[in-house]
Amino acid sequence: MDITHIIDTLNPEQRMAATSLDHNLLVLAGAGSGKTKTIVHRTAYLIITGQAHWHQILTVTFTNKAANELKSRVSRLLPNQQHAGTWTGTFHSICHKLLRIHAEEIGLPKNFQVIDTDDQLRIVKKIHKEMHLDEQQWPAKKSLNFINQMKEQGHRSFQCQDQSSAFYRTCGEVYASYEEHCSKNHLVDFAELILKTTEMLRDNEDIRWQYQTQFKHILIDEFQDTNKLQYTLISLLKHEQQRIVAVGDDDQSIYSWRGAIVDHMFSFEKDFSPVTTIRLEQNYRSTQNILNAANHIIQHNEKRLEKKLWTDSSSKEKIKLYAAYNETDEAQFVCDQIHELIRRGHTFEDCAILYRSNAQSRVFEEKLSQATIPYRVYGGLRFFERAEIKDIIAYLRLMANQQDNYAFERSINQPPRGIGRVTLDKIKHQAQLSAASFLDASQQCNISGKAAPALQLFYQLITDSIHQFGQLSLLIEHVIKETKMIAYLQAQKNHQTDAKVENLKELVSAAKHYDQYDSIQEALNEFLSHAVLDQNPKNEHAASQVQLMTLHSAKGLEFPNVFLTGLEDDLFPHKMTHADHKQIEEERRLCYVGITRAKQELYISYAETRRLYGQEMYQRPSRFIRELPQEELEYLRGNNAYTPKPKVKASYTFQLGQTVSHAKFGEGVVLNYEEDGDNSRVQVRFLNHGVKWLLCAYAKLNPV
DNA sequence: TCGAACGTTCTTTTT
DNA sequence: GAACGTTCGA
Repeated sequence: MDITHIIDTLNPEQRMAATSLDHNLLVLAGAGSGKTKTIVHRTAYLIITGQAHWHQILTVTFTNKAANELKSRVSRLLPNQQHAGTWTGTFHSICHKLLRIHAEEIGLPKNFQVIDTDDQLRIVKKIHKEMHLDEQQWPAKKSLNFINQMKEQGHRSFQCQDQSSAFYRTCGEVYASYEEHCSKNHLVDFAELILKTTEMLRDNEDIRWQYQTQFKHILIDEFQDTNKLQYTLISLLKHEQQRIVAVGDDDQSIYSWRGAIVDHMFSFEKDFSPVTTIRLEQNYRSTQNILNAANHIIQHNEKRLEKKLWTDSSSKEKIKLYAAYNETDEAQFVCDQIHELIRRGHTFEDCAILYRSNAQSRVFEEKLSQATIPYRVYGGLRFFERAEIKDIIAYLRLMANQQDNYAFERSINQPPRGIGRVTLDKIKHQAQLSAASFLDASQQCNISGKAAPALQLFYQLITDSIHQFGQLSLLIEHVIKETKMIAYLQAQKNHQTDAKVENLKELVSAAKHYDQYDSIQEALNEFLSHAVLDQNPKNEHAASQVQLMTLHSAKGLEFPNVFLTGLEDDLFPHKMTHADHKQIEEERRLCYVGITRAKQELYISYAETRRLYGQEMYQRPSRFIRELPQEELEYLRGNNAYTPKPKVKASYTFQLGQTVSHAKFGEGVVLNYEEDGDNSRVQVRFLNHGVKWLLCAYAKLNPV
């Protein structure tokens, strides 16, 4: 058996992580240190040496993208191996799989449906209404956050009811009611997938034993991102005969806001002892300049497991820093640079535009279209989150699970078919009386007028069509046709109409991946779960496109050329994080993640003014810019043609974006300048006195 | 019953 | 700016 190709390409530390079977392993893997490669090669090593079969290796990742990447790289490494039955996926998808297998044993309806955050919020809103809570004073989001946080810590509602404060008491009540709603409607939310699985393993010795012994090897990617519940889950699967490898990087911990606990990297050594710790510090991704910048910036954080990345590769291009006049100018700059990169032989997909928040993508999209640069936006409103898609999905959900009153409510009159509030109230009332689902109740009560035939057609559509079609895509086409959804969308004549109709077509073609299932019921369940758990449709057309995404979704990816945009105070670091030192550190790690995505060239930009949420903002450059090593930077402002406004005249020696101090107003940043002889004015944003125009002749500004 | 028109609010990140 | 909720008129 030849395993040289599996271990020879690894450095000593990677090799140890890939082949060591003595203890559990904690792998501290810096950015670009070959973390994925190590996991892939360990998997291949285990298989090829006969240490484990496919189904005996559990690999947990944080995104579906990462899971798919792992799967395809393993099969590339082991081209002749059948790898059916692998357990590679996100915590959520693995738990979903386990729950589907064991649903009946733990009293979960077999056809349970997974719901997303949006569906969750609808349920909570309804509960708030029932409880007569004032949405103004007590937003549903607040309760929802509470519920999800409790679940992520493993708490059920009965564990948070006898709290002293009114706030907790009410939250506990909402939580309890929420649990009831979910179980009545056979719905399971994201956190619930993991909580239920954890409880199942905790309470069922047989099942626990089965998986403890089945999973001889457990690999956990992005370990710094595990929350308490996920950590508990892994602990429950722990068994002496098995080896667990936790791979992570504390410097890339960017999800504490959703309950991730970095300290799990410390407790792992105790809880899973004996543990061997391996550090991967050699970076294979970036040039020296980029790495210097990354190391430099992350050192501003106090709390970290010291780790220093180094590289063999030499320094190349300096990091380009562009001070844009506004967000349009910034986007224009990015487009121009992309054209330049293309001219130098790069492809579009070599380029990534990263930003802090999704709202920033719009301007880039506009400019990229104008510049006829193909692009793809990740994140934002995902495919399966779009309203028209969710509308159709609601019909399918109701077909799969007739208990789902939320799906009923969404689909019953969307598109409108003349069934309004009065009818709906009747149905709800009847449902209450006979303890039936809305769908059943709709058949029990007396409906008159034009609502009656419409309701009958709706009922038939839901109950009959599933038996008429053998293939899921045909079923969905049928639903789209019967509901006249396309005509409805076209009647609205939005600028989005065409896109929405396209999306419906894409929905059908996404469903084709499930056409081979023997039973349509099963295909439907799988499809619906997939739609929620992996919001991207399986159809990926692989055209060469510039990639647009948030910094968060860029984690784990790499690109030859990276544009790190919008480095302005309040935007990045985000204003919500200013008050809290810990959160600023997390923003800094986010910045670190962004920088380390770049292999060859890194462009950093900020805008002096920015229109965001319909408002003009004047922010100073992000503190992260000041934290960069100045010797690695090349300032593009001043000798380029992007700035529509005149530059600050040399005699006053101020540059836009420069920090200056004023005798009365203190420190500020130069935002703008107007040349007008003796009346030349300079616009400065002061730290404590807002934005002011000052006459240069009198202002006596000093550079800082 | 439905959609147009208006006012309001909230702006982060993802499974 | 957009998404949401509310109100009002057809």
